[in-house]
Amino acid sequence: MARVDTSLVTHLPLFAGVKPDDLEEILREARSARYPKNSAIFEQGADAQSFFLLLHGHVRAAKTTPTGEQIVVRYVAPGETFGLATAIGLTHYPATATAVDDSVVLIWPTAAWPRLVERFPSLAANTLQTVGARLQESHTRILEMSTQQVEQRVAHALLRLAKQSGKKLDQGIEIDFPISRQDIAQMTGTTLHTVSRILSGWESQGLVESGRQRIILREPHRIVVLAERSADSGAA
Amino acid sequence: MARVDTSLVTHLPLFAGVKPDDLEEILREARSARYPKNSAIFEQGADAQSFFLLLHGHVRAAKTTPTGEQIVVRYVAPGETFGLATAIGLTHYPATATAVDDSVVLIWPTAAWPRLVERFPSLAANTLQTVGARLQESHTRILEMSTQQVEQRVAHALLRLAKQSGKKLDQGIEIDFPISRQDIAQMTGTTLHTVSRILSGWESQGLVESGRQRIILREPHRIVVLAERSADSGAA
DNA sequence: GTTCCGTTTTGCGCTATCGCAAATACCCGG
DNA sequence: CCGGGTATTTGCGATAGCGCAAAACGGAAC
Repeated sequence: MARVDTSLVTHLPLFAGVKPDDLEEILREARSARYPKNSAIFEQGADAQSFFLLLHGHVRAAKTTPTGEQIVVRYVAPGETFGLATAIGLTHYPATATAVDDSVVLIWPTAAWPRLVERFPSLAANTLQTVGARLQESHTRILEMSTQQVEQRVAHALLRLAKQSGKKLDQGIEIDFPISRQDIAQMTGTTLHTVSRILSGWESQGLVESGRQRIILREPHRIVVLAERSADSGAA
Repeated sequence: MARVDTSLVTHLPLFAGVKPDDLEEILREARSARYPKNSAIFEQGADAQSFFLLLHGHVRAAKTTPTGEQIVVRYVAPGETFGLATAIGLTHYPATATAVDDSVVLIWPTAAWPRLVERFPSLAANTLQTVGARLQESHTRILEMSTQQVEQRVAHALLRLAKQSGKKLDQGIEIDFPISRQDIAQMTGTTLHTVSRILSGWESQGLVESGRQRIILREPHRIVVLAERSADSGAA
């Protein structure tokens, strides 16, 4: 069992209002594990035996239809929880979680949740806030899918990724984990082909620089403009 | 201040695990109010001064874009909470709530929430579950919008409404509150025109019977089939 | 009973985006 | 350094569904 330094996690919103001693007690119930790039953490439909806190790396949560199509529910960044099925009353995972980069997570057994929540009620309150935030994001996404064209949705998606997991470079902001056209398509409700066409267009205008599973926003500000424009032409 | 009979609300999931005496204490902090059909309960962006529990009637929660387009976030049925902005850490309402029928609600001041949660931790846990359930629904909706055609999405939407607020009739299931083509369009990410065409088609096949703000599912089972079919023709 | 207003229906052209297919480019492992 | 496999790009035809417009309809108020 790996030891976890409390100083790494005290400042997370999840543990707001939890006293250091209590935090140590909470962490004692967790173990940590490493998942190499592209490995599965859990599968949609599987028994929810654990819940997770991501320490390093990046995790993709995706939902699959009976016919095999996928959407990306979200990307998990370090410091965020995932696999909270049990907290929201599910016995099985509603999505599949995959490490998109070498990742390190803390793992609590599902059985620990009720006990922890009872002893530390602020855990429930804090989790309620983060789940609420995710709900807002979902609604925003639905709004976008209902009212905007694909190009704007892609712009929004990239800006959100940049905000969440962007690495500042001299030349712009790089999205700090491997992400394919297909992934972006699955975040925005379109096809990889359309995403590819859009990015090609942007690249030729100098808005982005991109390659295999790699995207740098060169002119974030102009992308914001694209994301907000309601609908009109744009070619030079 | 209206008195509220605890027996009306004890069985709600929100109050699971709350003792009768405690429940009375919780209800003492609430007042009740009546909203006539088509009246506003709160507006998107307004200061979140209260949170609500619907006792009778039906409430529509809708989100508006800067450019004025709307989507329906959800319909609230009796027994459900809404306007929980404060619980999820928001200071302003993220959507607009409107009574679509004469409605009666319980209203707590926002300031009561932290106090109640502290005294009755199961409130937070219970709310976490319902918010979690809504998050799942949102994800399902995103999945549908990403992978299904409009006709299937409309079918799903009607089936969900029927399940949540359907009134069983001899001739089928009637959606138990006034709902327009436009509303359905805003639930499914399409236009009222397309919804109208789809319902007309279904009506001529005897699947539904509908009129002004009124829909009866005559053959729910066949609509389920429609909702699930991945993609092919259907005309006789 | 009549009038007025919001809802629904329907026609028709347009286009954003998909779907399929094929060619290229890039990265990793050996 | 080379080969194989995956990711990306791009062309082109097909089409679901939008957008606009106008007509028909249904209810409610007076």
